[in-house]
Amino acid sequence: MALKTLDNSLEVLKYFNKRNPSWGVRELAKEMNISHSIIYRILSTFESHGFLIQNPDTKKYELGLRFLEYGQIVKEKMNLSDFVFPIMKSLSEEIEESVFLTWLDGAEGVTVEIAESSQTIKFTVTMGTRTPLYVGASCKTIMAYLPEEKQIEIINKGIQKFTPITISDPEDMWLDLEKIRKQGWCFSIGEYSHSVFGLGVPLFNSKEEIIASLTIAGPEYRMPEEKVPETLKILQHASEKIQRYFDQYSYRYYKE
Amino acid sequence: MALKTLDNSLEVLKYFNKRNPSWGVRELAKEMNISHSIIYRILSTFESHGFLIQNPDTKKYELGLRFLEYGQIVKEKMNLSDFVFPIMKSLSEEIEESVFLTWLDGAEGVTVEIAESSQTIKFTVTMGTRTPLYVGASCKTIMAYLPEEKQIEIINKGIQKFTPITISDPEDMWLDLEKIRKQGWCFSIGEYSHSVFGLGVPLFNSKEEIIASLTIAGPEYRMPEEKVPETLKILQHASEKIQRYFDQYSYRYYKE
DNA sequence: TCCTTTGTCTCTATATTAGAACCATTTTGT
DNA sequence: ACAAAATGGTTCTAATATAGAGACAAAGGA
Repeated sequence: MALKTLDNSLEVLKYFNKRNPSWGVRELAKEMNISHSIIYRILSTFESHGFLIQNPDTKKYELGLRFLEYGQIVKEKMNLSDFVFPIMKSLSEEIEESVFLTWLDGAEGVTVEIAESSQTIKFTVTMGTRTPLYVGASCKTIMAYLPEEKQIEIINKGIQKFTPITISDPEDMWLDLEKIRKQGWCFSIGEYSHSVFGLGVPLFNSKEEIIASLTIAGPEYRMPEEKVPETLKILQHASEKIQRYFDQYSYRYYKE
Repeated sequence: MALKTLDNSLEVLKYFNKRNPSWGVRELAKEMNISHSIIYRILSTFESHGFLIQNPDTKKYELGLRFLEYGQIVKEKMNLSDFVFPIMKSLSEEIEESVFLTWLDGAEGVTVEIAESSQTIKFTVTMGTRTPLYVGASCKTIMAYLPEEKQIEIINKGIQKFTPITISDPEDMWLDLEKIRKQGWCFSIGEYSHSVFGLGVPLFNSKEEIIASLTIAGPEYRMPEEKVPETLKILQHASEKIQRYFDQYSYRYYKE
């Protein structure tokens, strides 16, 4: 970490999320336990570049339109809409559940593409959502294929329970990851979100490194154990198509 | 501008755009005429937060997935998809041209919502695109309603010609803005993009301040002068619906 | 092969930032 | 209606982080 000022500033930015979309200067300073002068300088500098915007009535700061621009650039750069999304869409229509593409980014999985089920009851996540790699089928599928030192790093960093079912014991985690690697897929229920199942398979780059996972998810009652094998087959079929696309274009995305 | 380090860093970030999506350390240092040590520190700090990502093969830096997250938050916060987009969509179907919602952000207009025409030949812009307020129907419609001191500021900052038709003479600009304000709409051809017409109307917040514009755009040949009045009527009708929505929910977005 | 260019790292003089205290408004509680 | 508390913004100087040159090994090209 070379630049402390920038480092602090980006840390401040992380406090702006879906749950807390706007912050007052002193409010955020208190939350972060930092002098309000510092926060003020950071927020106003971000504002002068359009990354934050100050509500003239409440004087609070919110995320600015600049992020729309950069978000779009990243989206276009990944170029998933043309080929990958249609595959996901038809998969979601066939199995009648939502389909997600989760990308590896540091120690988290990021939802980069979504094909929603047309069912009235469905599992929904929004684009760009970040989840620790140790929780849920979509992320554990990725984690299982990481180099061991990375896995250790993640486990040592501590596991936060999302639901009572989230695997938090390191020993259990190791067994689970090994199982996933052996069978080549991951099925889990209620780990990330209560009574939601997830079924995921891995995707690799041209160097055989894990870079993403393709996952279907929905309410638990629609996916009893015995239905998993046939669903898995369909999922794997779609996944192979995507994998071939990645290989063909020696997909320029990479891990970490 | 309080924090110089952060200020510089954000300036560096602006070099990552659609045309130049990836930069090497020394390459960018040369481009910005800055020591490569400085650039390295900035890029690597951004990387450690997921705002940039380094390609392990080329060692170059690119925009990271973190922007997907923030971009999505901003998008959801604006909440245009539910009510405003359908209006834009049906407008685009009725007139068979693309429809854009442009938001005021500092001295620029940002494209925040798009309803594309189904025609094979159509004008296309991507989400988050930024344009100076002095060029094109969508932006000039906004600029015309800004307080005079803001207008002066923009004009004094200098006008860059996008096409030979871009109005660059301050005198002409003043006359044009006054005309727009008087008639309540703006029609222009080829100012921003060659042989593309734009027809825009303004949108205000609850304090009667300009915050956005609704614009239709397409190839010049499909919009001869005599067709403007009838198209304008349809455009204004849709615009009124959106304006009522803004009023009703005392739309929490604001200018600058 | 050698020369160039790359990202990364180390060093210290120098410029920038942290943090307390202060101010003028606004908001809150009574 | 009033006082007390909280707000965003500003100023100051000691303390600290950064700029920028230079060096390095690794990689690439000629």
